[in-house]
Amino acid sequence: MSAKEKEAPNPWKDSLHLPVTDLPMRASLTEREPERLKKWEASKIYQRIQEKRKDAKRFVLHDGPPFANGDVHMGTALNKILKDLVVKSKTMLGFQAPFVPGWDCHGLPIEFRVVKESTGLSPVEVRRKSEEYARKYIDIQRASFKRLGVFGDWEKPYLTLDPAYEADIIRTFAKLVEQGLVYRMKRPVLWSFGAGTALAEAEVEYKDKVSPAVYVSFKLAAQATLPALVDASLVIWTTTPWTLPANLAIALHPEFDYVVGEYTNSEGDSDVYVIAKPLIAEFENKTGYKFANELAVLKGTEFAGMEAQHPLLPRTSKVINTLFVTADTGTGAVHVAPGHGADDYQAGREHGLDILSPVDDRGHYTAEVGLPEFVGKHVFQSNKGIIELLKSKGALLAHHDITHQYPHCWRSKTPVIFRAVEQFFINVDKLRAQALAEIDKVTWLPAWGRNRIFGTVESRPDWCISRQRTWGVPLPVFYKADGSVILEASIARQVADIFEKLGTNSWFEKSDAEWAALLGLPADTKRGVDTLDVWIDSGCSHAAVLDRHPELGGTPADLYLEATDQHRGWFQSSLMLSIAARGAAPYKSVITHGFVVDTSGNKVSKSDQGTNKNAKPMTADHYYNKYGADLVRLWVSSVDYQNEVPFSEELFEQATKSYRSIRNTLRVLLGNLNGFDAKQNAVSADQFTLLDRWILEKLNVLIKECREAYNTYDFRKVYGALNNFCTVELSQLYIDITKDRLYCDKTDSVRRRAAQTAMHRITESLCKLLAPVLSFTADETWEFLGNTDSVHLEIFPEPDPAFAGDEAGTAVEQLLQVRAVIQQAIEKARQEKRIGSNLEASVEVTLPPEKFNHPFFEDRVTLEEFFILSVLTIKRVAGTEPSAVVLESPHQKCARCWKHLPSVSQQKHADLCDRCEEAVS
RNA sequence: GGGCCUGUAGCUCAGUUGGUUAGAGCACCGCCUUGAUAAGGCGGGGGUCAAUGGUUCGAGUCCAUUCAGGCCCA
Repeated sequence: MSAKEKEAPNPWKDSLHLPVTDLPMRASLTEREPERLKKWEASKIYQRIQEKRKDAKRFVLHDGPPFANGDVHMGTALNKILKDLVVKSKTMLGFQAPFVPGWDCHGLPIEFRVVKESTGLSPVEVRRKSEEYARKYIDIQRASFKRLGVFGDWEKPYLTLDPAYEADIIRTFAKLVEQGLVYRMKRPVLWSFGAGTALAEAEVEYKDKVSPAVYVSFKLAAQATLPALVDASLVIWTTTPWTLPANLAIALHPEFDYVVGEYTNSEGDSDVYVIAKPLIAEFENKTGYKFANELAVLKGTEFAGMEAQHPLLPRTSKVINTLFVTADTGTGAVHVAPGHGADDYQAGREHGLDILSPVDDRGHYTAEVGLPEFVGKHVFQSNKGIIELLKSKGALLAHHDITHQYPHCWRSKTPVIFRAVEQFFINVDKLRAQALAEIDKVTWLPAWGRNRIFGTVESRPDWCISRQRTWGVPLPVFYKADGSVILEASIARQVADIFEKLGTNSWFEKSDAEWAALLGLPADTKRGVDTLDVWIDSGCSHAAVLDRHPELGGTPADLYLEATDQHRGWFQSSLMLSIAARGAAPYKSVITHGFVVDTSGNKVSKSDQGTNKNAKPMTADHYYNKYGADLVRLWVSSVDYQNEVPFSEELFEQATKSYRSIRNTLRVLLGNLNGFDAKQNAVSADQFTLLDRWILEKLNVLIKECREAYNTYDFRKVYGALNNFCTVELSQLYIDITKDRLYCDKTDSVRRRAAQTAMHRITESLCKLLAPVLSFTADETWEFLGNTDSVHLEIFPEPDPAFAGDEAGTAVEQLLQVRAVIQQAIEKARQEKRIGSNLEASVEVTLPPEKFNHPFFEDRVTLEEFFILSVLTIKRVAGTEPSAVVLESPHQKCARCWKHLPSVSQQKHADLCDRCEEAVS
């Protein structure tokens, strides 16, 4: 009989126990998930989980607040899902793991959008619209996070615009004031003329910018004692010609050798310039001047105290020595404008220079610039004019455009400038030593995060905390009639109490006189107009959230979990403010994750969406609406989040495949459990076959691995272990092999019940282990197992000591080796069209007894089941390699179980084998 | 330019203290099955472990340099 021949429908099919389940093969996640969400919400699942764990040990992951603007981007989704994986797995490990989500509501990103939409608004209107805007996006983002299956106290999130939160910001500020950590000073800060405010380091992004690089000569003043210097000029190199009017000094490195040399150019001019020795060649290349004659070589120190004529203005610049001069680029002589750079400012302080910063809020020159034709002009538009003026004065030696990385305002996208203005600062020096000590008490994951933040804290300058914006928490200072500042902790605390009742809008709504009266200050006192840096807002969350929500148990939190850029952002601001407020770090451990990048490894960001028409959608809603939240979650669990996280729609397809395979495995397990009642039908441990014991041993390993991996936040390992268990152990082996007993044995056969007992345990365990990742699917499966309440209330399974060993495992190892040999032989026969299905084969295996010595090699029933064969014979030949010969089975096929067996045709029903005969009788 | 990190099959990842012909899943190709069926099984192709140089009897694994990418900072 040919294997290809069509056969009549199996008359015995109804007597088989084929899998039956209502769990649909197709997940239709986009339809089913919202239903489950409703169910969770209606049953208050989050609150019930907390209630159930109220006496358990607490584990607090403190949510870092995303900005309340924009949709939920894949990066944001990654962050929130990782947090949810932590919270859910800690919960199922037995902890009480509350999650209070929050939003960062103030700040430039929001105000900028509001002001862009409608100009000419009063401060009160800007704030009203900003709040409206923030609340709109809080709702949008909250809906997305909930849709992604993230559990938390969504009805009572923390918002930095809550009056109570704002009051705690001011109270924290009061603590800083009390310790003398806050001061006011005029010094250069990063200034965005596009947004009209000072910026923090964390508010700038570096982008390519074309700048005019110029070589400018400063003629040394006549007092020079050395003859060689009589007509000599120092030469500086700068990419910001507009800062030259504010030049007050030229810095040389004390140790560098400076060559006083005669140079000639193509026009026949001959001049004497002072250039650091290693940079002469570069100077020649860039300017076209040729070095003609060395007059002298002097150390930088020998120039100190000299003066050079300013090329544009009737004054001289001091020649000073500083160590920040480098020999990388330029001339070794650095243009110093203390009002326009941090190094310059520092050098200025050390050498008694003024701070000249003749630029206004919009980036236009003020009268102070001393060049009337430039007053009122924007500094970047003045570069050209300045260069021409230099040229006309004979001070311009060369000019070429260069492209370099330059800081830009993260919101207005305009290049920022350094500009000296009166600002408030936190004295970081006073906090540094303690902050560095605290860093080493924290567990950083990955471990290199410690070095990252240590370096950042070690080198960070004083923190500029004042912003010239209205959408923020007011800086609670007052000015006396004579202009002097009132900066007092007690007053700040009074303001905090008022804010708690009236909100910060009161700062803008009430007049100076009203505020003076409220606080008992002289009637002519005026309130400040600055707001606080938003990093102060979020940095106070330990005080405003951890210390205020009883269920969070106060500061410190067990864990903060954010993207790596927060080493300079929230991790740092929180650390500094917590050190100042309570003398210790606000977290016990910190995990960082990478950014979402496209498959070519480039960062994908939300702002690229507008400019790049080919960009793939990067908002989370696109993916959960198309594939479902469980798919997004599965993707998150599958990636190595400690590095950059590659992302593409193709990768999603891949996650889809792996999801289907897991879901189908669950579906077959459920189907095979049809009619099985664990209480009545479960077998005792001694009734399991070798194969059952093997899969239960494997389940034990899986449980151990997953618990361990969840415990160390290694979700990728969880994903891998579960995926592998479903595809290899279950699908390829256990389920495939046990089909015969499950389908064909009589209902109550011990072997059949044994398989079902094992499968029941497996399915329960899988649901629990999968629950943090596939929160929807695991819960759905859990219901089909007959449970009435959610799997999310459960705890992870424990390994069963009865299956702790690997006795069955070592035995099955040998079987698998033989299986590979048999399958290759069968496959060969199949390719030669001698047989079709495995059951048509009659297999003779030759094995060396010394290598395959396990007793079950004498047990043909076990072997035939394991290899899914009708007939197997074993030949023992010492010293051979295992081999297999495949022939077409000489026996008839049982119409019910499809095995080709000698017992067929010898039964009451001629088309059945003996086992099937028994099963149907 | 500096600091930190990363680089194993088309893709996502394993590769224990350096030790046989470098593994898994997905994708791909071929076959089987139609009793997990918009599923399942079997077999197969595919990698100079980023590159170069070194240490070693032996290197994906240790060292150095280079290249590419990321984050942070100039």
